[in-house]
Amino acid sequence: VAEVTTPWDRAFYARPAECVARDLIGAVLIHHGRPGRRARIVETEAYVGAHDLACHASKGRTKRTEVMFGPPGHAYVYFIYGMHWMLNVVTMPEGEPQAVLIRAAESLTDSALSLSGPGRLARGMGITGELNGTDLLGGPLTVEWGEPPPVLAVSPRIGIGFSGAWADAPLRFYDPGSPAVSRPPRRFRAGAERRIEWGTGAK
DNA sequence: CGTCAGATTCTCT
DNA sequence: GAGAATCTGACGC
Repeated sequence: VAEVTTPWDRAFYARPAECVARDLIGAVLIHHGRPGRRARIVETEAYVGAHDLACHASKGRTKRTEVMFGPPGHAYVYFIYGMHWMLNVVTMPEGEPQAVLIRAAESLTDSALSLSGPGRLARGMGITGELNGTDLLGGPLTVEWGEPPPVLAVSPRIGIGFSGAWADAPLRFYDPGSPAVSRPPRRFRAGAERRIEWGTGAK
């Protein structure tokens, strides 16, 4: 766990997706184009590069994945299942395709708004493909510092089928105290979860 | 509690 | 033409 002194500059994002995903729990997502859309991030997943079979970049550098190969701190927004937009944060320097999927958040402006699950999060925050490629440092979408939870939970990622050994990699991070966290598949509910106590060094 | 299929369109082969 | 980093509602126990 590296010390981060200035979290939300470009250097914060120029790190491995696993680290950024972990540090984004508790951060505040703001959509400046949609007044009042502010939310606390409570669940993320890391997609760690071309060798990660669950990562879109494993399919190569295409028009769709181009943003992931670009500079860190930009939004990678893609459309899936015919109806859902997914919000990701590009990490690692240019040419190194890694990203963090923002899976769930708690609205700070409308408690009745459910942002549980990546599809609902994008819909609730008003995020669409228009934001693909935009800069998170000064663009319409920004992420600000937020108090991290006292305990962080880690589990395998959701919805990636059997991408070989990658299906079980512990790359999903969430605040176990948040009701907005989406329920993982049954095979993950028992035993697959770990918890990180901040400050104890345990991982 | 659980499983299952349908919605609906984009991307890459 | 297949399959997708999802969500919902229906149905079975």
